[in-house]
Amino acid sequence: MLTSRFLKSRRHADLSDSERARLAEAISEVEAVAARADIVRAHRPLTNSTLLVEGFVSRYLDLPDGKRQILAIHVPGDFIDLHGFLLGSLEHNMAALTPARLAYVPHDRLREITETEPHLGRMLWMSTLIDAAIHREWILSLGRRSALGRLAHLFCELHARLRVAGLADADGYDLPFLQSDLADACGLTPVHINRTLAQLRERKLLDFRRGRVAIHDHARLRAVADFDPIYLHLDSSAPADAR
Amino acid sequence: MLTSRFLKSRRHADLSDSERARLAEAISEVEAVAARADIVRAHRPLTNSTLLVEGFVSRYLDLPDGKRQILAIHVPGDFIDLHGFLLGSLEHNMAALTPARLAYVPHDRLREITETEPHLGRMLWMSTLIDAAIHREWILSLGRRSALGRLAHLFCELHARLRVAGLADADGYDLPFLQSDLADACGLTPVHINRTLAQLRERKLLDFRRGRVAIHDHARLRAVADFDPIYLHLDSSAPADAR
DNA sequence: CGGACTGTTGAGAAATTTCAATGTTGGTGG
DNA sequence: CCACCAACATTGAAATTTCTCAACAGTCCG
Repeated sequence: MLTSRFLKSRRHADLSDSERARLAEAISEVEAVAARADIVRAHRPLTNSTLLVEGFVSRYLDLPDGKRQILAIHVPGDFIDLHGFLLGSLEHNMAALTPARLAYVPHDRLREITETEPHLGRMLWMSTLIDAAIHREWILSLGRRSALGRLAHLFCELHARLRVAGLADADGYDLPFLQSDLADACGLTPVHINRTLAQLRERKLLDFRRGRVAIHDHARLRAVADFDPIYLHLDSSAPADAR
Repeated sequence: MLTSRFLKSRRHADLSDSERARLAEAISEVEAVAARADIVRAHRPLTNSTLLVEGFVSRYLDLPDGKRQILAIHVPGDFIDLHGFLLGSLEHNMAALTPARLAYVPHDRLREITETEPHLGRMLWMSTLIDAAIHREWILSLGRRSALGRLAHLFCELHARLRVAGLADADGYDLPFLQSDLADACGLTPVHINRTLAQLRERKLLDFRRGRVAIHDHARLRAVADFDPIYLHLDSSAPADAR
């Protein structure tokens, strides 16, 4: 089912099969988009929200001088623009980082759900709260962690999230990003990301190469990243190395 | 009424008087706390959510090496830990930056509201979505703006938010913070904040002194900050210079 | 095989931090 | 009312991190 990854293995998020089905029924359309395709432009009125079924999607904003900052990275199972449901539009852009498959849920149906299924409605709310918790962890990273810490933290976060989605194993995961994507996520330049990746490699912590993250020393990587996945609100059914 | 500032002048947030009253009735207790007092500690189970009535509150996180990052600053009218309602606890701390007055709403009552008042429930959700939008703007600031831009942006944001709360006029506002608080919010050192404040003063944009922000050139300040308040989702009833 | 991206490396520049000293201010007790 | 103290703010100089610019190497794809 298209919704089977949504809020999977999250603490306090016990979605019943019938609720999952209810959500799946609310999907009006499924679409494949190409890598780098725009999904949502800032400030445009929205009438659908989007569930990410496959691929990676970023939220980003550009500054007048051309600098780009990625605000969030979404993985399969994320309900990526639930924020637009109540806000009516987003104040940032969303684009596919890789080829992706999207499922659309009309806002009307979401409203219906919030009126007739309070628990499911709260779970939708909850998924936006987890997004916010991730935002806060990024604020900490960008504000106070070194380049090495930021990058290591990002790799740890994606590992934990992809593990829950069944898209990573203990050794690593596929991540078909450019170094410049990592730079835009970490608030650094591509050149410096390149040097920092080299450092991770030298220290035998992690190797990022041709779209694949190979984790060599999970424990030390976590230590360098100061990574504690508690903010992802995973529950005890998530793989142990994601927690 | 204690709830009169909640979601005031926000786009798509038409709270009726009776809804405001319903929320006010849900308040179990009002408490005054001293400056620097802890309000919520990370990972402790929560049974109340908190509405900030008066004063400033920060969300923050400390790193093992002692560095602190402020994740968000709350102003009167903000429902500050609604996030804890569904998540059960917060993954960060909250503390008063100044003396503050807090109104507590038990989670039971919030649950009741989401079950019996879908629209009010959505508005609570919405207030957490605006928090998330502010988080994203901070991510952009920390990732891509210079020290001067970050600080200017923070002052602009607080101006707009306090203006809506009726706590700022066109010339400035009271902000009884230390330079080290600004440093923790901007991801910079207190020393550099000090030099950056001097720059804002020299350029005749803004003067921060003894807990008061005096805005000298609103238009140029906004330009330096690259500030566009659209992410705050203010509506047309907000003062024009806040929008 | 030729481009067009993408990744890698080096050297110098810029922004920010660190360390350390010196001013200022506001409050307190005498 | 003054002297003093503690906390906070300011300044300078050197160190560090990250950026910028520029060249060059790899890789993928038609």
